[in-house]
Amino acid sequence: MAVGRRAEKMEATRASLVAAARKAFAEKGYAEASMDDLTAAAGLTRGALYHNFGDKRGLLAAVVHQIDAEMAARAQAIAARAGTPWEGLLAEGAAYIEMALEPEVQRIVLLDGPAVLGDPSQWPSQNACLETTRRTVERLIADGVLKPVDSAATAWLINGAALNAALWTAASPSPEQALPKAIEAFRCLAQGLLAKPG
Amino acid sequence: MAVGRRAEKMEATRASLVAAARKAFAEKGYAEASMDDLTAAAGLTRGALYHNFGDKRGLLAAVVHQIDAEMAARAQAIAARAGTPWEGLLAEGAAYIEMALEPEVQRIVLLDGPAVLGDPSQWPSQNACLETTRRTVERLIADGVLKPVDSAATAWLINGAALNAALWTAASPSPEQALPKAIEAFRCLAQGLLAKPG
DNA sequence: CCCATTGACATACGTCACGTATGCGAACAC
DNA sequence: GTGTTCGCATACGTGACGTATGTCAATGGG
Repeated sequence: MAVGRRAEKMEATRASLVAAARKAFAEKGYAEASMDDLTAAAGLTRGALYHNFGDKRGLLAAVVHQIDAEMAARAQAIAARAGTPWEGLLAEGAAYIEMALEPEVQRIVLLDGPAVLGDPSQWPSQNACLETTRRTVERLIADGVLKPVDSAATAWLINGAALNAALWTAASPSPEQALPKAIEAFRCLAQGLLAKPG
Repeated sequence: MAVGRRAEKMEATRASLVAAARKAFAEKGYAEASMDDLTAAAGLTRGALYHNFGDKRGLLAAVVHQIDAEMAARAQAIAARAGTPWEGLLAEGAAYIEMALEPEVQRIVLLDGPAVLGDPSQWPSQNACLETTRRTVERLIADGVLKPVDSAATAWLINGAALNAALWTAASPSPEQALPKAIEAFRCLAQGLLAKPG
């Protein structure tokens, strides 16, 4: 196949930089993370960074894209394991709440991401998480399980509620106690979408 | 009363700086707003700023506090005008969605605020919006209108859903068309909290 | 097998913004 | 009326980003 040693090495460089950035952004936050330190930790310099990602925002976008993809994959796997699509939606929401408890996700995707890259729905990476949820919602509407609401708006609301629930949980004095409350409140809310309450 | 010319002038200085910051942060975003430009627009220099607010974050905190108070007041007024407390809660949510459409609120309170100041629930200003919603929820639970969920978690979820609905609306190609969809989806979700669905 | 070219990356520099240290001048105390 | 406080301006140091320029290895034709 011999894709060429050049492209191959460049991929390794990109992956290495994204990994270092992910760590630095998670620990120090976007604004406080120094490009010099970050690239040095990856055994490179800023030259590589600007060559591969254009600027600091481009690097953040790459990191967010990676995390977003991982989250969507995890959520999908969890939803698929549920008995019914409706249970799948609830499980998906709960999964998002738990994932958003990880400092990495919280700091990078929920706090710095929107502030630096703007609204997630217009991220180039076209938010995989949102798409996953939207498709689930659409299917549930088609099946008559949910009221005929707008699937995009609803997916956004559900994700927003879940992620905010996680922020609240993480900020509470005892997250372990808060988590079940957050998940319960989330499940209550979600029931409002059911065509036939109960 | 003669509070003293010193304190009086200092208040004017603070108000002037907050006003200029509010404008600058809204237009350029927190990171891109220059303290030099901002203070010059207020007819002052960075000296006044650091004397009054400590650092850039302190200034943002003051701005957020001001906007938060305004939003809470508006929401309360709107909720009070509703027929029942339950309708009040829905109206409050819709009001938040509409308020969050204003670029100023969106940029400062929803994007930069959390990223720079951290989770809103632990803001020194003890988020007036959240408190307003939480009290409404608590009353509705006491009245048996809502299921006995955790009021803090629920208030947070409701606000989060509403504010995210606004972000989605604002980012959509035609916000005028999206707004009613977002509000409808929000009302659906909220019905999940009712003790007796209908 | 050799050489020209491409392109990935390093290095050095300019610019700029934040935060601090120092100084001045007006309001208060006595 | 004098000394002191303190709000605010001014000048400076530091560090970070982004760019312009250089270098060296990998490719590909002759």
